[in-house]
Amino acid sequence: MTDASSTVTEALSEAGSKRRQIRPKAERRQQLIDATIRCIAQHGLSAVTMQMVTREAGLSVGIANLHFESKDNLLKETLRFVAEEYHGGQIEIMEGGDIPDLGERLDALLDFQLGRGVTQRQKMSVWFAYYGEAGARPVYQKIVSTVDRLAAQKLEALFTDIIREGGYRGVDARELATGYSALIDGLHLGLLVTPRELSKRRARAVARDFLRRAFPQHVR
Amino acid sequence: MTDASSTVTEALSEAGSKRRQIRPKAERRQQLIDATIRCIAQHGLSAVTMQMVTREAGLSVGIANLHFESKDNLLKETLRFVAEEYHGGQIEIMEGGDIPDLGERLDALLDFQLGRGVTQRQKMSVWFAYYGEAGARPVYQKIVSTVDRLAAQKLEALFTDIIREGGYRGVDARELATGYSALIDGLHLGLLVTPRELSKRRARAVARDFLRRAFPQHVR
DNA sequence: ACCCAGAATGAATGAATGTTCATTCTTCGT
DNA sequence: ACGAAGAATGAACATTCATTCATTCTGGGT
Repeated sequence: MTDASSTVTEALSEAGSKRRQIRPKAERRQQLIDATIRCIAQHGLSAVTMQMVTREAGLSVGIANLHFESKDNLLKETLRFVAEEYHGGQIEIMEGGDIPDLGERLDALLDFQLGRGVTQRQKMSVWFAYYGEAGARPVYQKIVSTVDRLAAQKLEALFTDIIREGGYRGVDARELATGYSALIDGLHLGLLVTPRELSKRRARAVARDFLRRAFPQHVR
Repeated sequence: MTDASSTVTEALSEAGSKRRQIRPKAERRQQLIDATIRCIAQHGLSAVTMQMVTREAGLSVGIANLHFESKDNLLKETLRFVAEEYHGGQIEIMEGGDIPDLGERLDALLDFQLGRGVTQRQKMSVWFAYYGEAGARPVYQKIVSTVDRLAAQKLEALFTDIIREGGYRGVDARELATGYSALIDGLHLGLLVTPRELSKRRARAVARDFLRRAFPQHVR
């Protein structure tokens, strides 16, 4: 996240400074994407307007069509950003040169997927907002599938290593990876839609339970 | 579903018959809800318009505001219908006076949750379209939570019975029920967003695997 | 000190959409 | 056969929103 720079800009705009600032294209793009994420999380994808996004970003309406060609494109790029951030983070952990121990690597993955603070909730909202439209919009499907497939492969590889190391019998890495991914998605949904029923703590316990049942020697 | 009656009406309208028909309120409501479901599945929630829905239903635009007060209300009632249909079906199976054998009851539940034909895909689309907006719309959250809670209780009760019957040790019915529900939700997501990667057959295998690992004596 | 490429602005535009309601039509009870 | 209750229609209206573009402004290069 471009926290440093965006904070500066927002501080200026929130302070009521009418001073017009010229910034590089890449920075403005990120600023608009960040604003879009906040808007989707707060108002829902179907309620997001260009005026809303640009105001949230502290910029004028025209600028959105300057850096992205259209609203459609802005939404598409926002999805791409969220998808790559989430899956990229997972993949980094799973490849995990930093963490040699496989059990610990599983822990780190779980932490990444179900940890974090308020920020994560925003991302979740965005995530599922697009999922909701994906059935009708092949573009979204393609963006998600692309990163998804890579993450699935890495997870399967990690599970394969763990199965070999633990000498687990009668366990199929691919099937287990599909199940674990689905479980995490489902838990995210629960956290988003019924936060009263499902706490983050319980979600973690459930996911850990799944892993423990599959890899008893690796997960305690 | 009101298949019989709606087929009649659609046949008339599709045949180009301009003949105006007067039908009871309940029937028109259902007709509009069904049309809304098809529209959401095909175009996505954010693209649905009143004109689209009423045309799909073979009716005029004014009628939607006659039977539902507003678009918002129509969408709300559509969600309620889908939620109650889905969860109602599950609950009926889980209470299951028809099926005394607990293992078979699990099978029937799985069949219901991951079976069916094209129709199911439409319902899934609707389901997740609303999930996507739920983060920003408490009304949707409440509708879903209400039915969800009941289904969760029934599932927990079923699992408790199975655990008792099988004498399974170290298994918490509540946690397992949460996990299973999340797994099913996640698999639905996968079927919707990445149908190429996840076939219905594989989804069933994954879910069955989860149950087998928890209740080895009951699931083969 | 000056200039200009191009970044930024926001009022204006036109298209799309939810909602209304005067009017038409159907049905059913009498 | 007739009339009234109310179901159904769809043109019209008001609003909202994405997009455009003439204009203003900024900052780096000379």
